[in-house]
Amino acid sequence: MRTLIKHALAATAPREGVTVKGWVRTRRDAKGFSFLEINDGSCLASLQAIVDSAVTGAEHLHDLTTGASVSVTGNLVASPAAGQKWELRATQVELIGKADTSFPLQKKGHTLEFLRTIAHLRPRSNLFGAVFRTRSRLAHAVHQFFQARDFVYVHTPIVTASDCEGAGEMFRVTTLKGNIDEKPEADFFGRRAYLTVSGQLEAETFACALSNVYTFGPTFRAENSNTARHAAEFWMIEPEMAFCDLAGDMDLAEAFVKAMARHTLEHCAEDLGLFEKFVDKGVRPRLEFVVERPFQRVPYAEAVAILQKSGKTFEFPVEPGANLQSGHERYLTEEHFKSPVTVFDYPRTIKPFYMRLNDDGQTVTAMDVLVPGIGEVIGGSQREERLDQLLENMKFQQLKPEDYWWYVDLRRYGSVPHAGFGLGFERLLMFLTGVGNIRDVIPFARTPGSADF
RNA sequence: UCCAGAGUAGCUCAAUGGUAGAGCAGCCGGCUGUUAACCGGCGGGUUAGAGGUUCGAGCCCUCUCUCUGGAGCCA
Repeated sequence: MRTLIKHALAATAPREGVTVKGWVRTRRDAKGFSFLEINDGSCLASLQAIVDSAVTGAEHLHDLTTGASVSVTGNLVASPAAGQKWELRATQVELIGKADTSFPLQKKGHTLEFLRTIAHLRPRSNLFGAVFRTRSRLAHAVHQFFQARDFVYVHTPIVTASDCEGAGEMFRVTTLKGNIDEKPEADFFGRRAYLTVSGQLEAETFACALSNVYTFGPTFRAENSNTARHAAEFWMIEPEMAFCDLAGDMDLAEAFVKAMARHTLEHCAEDLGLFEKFVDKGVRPRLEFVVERPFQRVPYAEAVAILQKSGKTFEFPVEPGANLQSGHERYLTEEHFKSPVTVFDYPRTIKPFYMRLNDDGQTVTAMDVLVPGIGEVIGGSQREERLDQLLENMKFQQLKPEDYWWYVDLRRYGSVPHAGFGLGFERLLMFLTGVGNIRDVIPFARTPGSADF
């Protein structure tokens, strides 16, 4: 029976006949015996095994180099030396798979750039093991958060023919050869099809039936964005609530971010310690701060006024009516408020058609949650539930209602106020771990010009 | 896509226009209940690619590629 190292290290008493399997992190030879550090990814820490040169299988010690896979059976005993509580006194060692001397992961620090070039091996490093354990736990926490609130998980389609909000370039999906625009009606789906950029419109239809729903799945943007926080393929979380207004939407967004921060503090403590030590010294205080303090909420117009009065010169000047630049967003959250900030009621002209028009006729019920270090992490809105106004909005944005006939239908049959938001899972992970590049919180990053692995 | 920077040994980096080097890793040996172990020795290079200037280019110029940071777009 194999014991995960995580469980072996959590022992409360010595134990005999324990078998662990994993990968050698390092071997240190002493007179007549060797120290083997074994890691199986079940936790950050490795288990130190003491392998006497007389032990069965010790003749293979020479090949038990960094990266090799191994099975060690022995007795778990209290370690006489500092550095670890428990160690495994081996009675049997088995070399499972040798690692060539070209094994690129060394015992010493590597740059993130280099590790990206060996994305197939980087999960074996301390940092990436921690990142992907944390990613898994937070994915689970996302479901727990919504399920505990009676939200229904909806699998919205990945292939779609509707271009939601025109927000971003889409990847074309086709089985046609040659000129794919010549006869789109001859294509697999009988029309042009794309990879989804958002499940929101479909999620709205389910919210208008099951009340509270959420999606959590892959999303694709063919934008030529080359930044530390953009990927062509990423995972997005999109809750949608019927009978809900913008205030309720902001409440949910805030509760969600707080819950994820709390979950990280409580359930990813060991890995968080690594992030704190090697990635971002401020990450734990920041999470504690986020959990404890209410988010600031400020209307767009007021945010602009704050920026204008800041006395700061930004790379791009503050322009009322225009989108906030990332420099502006960072000032608000990092310097002015020093906390997450929800900016709401944006000018109609810079937001998509489905957002509900406010009574002033100038702004819409949009909201963005800005967090220190990342900028925008959530974008959401109350949706336009009034049929006439929705049609007017579409006209305003030069969209054809017939292309969205089913979406418009929701406003014909039992329309209700509803609201929701979208949140990039990787951006959330960046915020929670302090990791500064989106390519380092997703197993195999897809970015312009790069789809290795 | 725009702006800036970078590309030299497996990795991290040095090298005034004049013989390409170090640390780490690897290999060999030594020592030691070790902890990114330590000590000694050895091997390791089309200086991203192409072209140009020069007696001579890792270094200067041009183009291409890749990466990084910032911006736009956004999540």
